[in-house]
Amino acid sequence: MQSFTEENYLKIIYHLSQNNIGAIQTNAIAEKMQTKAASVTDMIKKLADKKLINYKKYQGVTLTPSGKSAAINIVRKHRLWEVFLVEKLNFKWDQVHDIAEDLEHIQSNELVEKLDEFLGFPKSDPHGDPIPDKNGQFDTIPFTKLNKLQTSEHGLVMGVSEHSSNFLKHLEKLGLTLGKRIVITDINDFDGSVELIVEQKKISVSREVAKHILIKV
Amino acid sequence: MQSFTEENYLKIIYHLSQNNIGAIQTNAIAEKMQTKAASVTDMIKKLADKKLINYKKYQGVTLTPSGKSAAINIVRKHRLWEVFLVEKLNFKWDQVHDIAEDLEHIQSNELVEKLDEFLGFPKSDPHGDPIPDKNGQFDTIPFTKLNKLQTSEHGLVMGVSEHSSNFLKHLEKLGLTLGKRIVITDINDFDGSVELIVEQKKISVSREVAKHILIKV
DNA sequence: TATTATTTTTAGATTTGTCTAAACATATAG
DNA sequence: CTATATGTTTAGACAAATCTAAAAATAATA
Repeated sequence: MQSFTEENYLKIIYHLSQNNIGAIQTNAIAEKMQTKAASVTDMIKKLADKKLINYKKYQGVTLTPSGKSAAINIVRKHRLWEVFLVEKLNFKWDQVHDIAEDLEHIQSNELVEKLDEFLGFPKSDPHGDPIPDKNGQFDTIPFTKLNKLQTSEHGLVMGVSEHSSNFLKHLEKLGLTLGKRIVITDINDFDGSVELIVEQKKISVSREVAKHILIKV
Repeated sequence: MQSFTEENYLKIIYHLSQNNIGAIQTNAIAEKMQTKAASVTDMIKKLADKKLINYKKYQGVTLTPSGKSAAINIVRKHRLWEVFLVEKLNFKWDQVHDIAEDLEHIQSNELVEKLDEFLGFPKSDPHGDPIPDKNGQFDTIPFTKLNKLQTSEHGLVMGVSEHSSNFLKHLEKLGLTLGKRIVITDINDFDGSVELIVEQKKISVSREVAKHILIKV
């Protein structure tokens, strides 16, 4: 069993591995953990001793199979709790991330399995992220980021890759929520902002925002 | 905001204060916390610095108003989560204590209020303990301990004052669960064990067990 | 390739909660 | 009202997770 902090490191290394190929650098972890590189080096050594990550000095880290499976389990719990908070307790999708950050560390396999059952074995969380099953399996549908679409292409909003309350409230205001159908009407050459139509409404989305919106074409 | 450990100390001091009059002794806390008296002294000083307890060397501790209110809030969360686990996730009443020990430390007032609402504002938990409302108010119905009843008295099983899995499984086996009507048929002079009838079945309960069963006469 | 610049690691200190062993205070008994 | 037993506190140490500052390794650049 890992400590609260060890679990957070594993989770962050896992997420970084999803978006980057190769070993994960100390500084990248430090930034996500909001801590200093020296602290990361200390923790990295500890996780390597426990065979949860592969580590060679100055070469960054990768998860071992057992580290990956521990990380996926945390992600599973996080996403199941988010579903609970939104579906059962009526939280908004922009309010659940921080609470789930705490709930994900509750240790009880039986709790997770019963929660999963209670929620009807959901396949994705309120932000469109897939929920691993009890064996850590889940399918990654290869979504396209909104900023990669061309003019006149259309698709469905399937997820977001940024979970901050500010970002999600912004999408809410724009009407860009999960399941919505969109059509690209124009792309601004100068700043990369995207003009599109959602529910008969013409809106504009900055490139920075578009990067975090996942579309099924 | 208190740390995980500080919260556990407050909770234990609160529970001890319910069953004992006057100040709570260092050793009593040490026993419940499964730690050493020296560690308790250290923590006591810290809680006193934060004005959560009143402390005079060698004289034991009492909760201050803010310490008591913090403790009651933890108890509230613990009991609400127990209701959730039993009513919604189908846990047995003997399986929920340890999981609720973790869940009670999740920090979010909004979560607690929404959970309370989701559960329909329950007044008591699966062991018959009263659930404080959001202002810390709750009524303590003065139950009688089973070992204090006389032969031929009857009553209803309303709660238990011991939450270990072993104890609760034992009651389950005897059919002595919440709401059951009982009649005392005999009290053994020698060992204080109690003979009684539940649901037409004649059973015997040791004095030690009887002490932890709360009856409404 | 030699020289910066960047990144990572080490060394040593700090904080939180714990411990053991010894000192001190209070309670109990003769 | 001493002597002993019990309970509590202090002193000093330790492990976990963090930090700053300095050293070492790697990468980038002239």
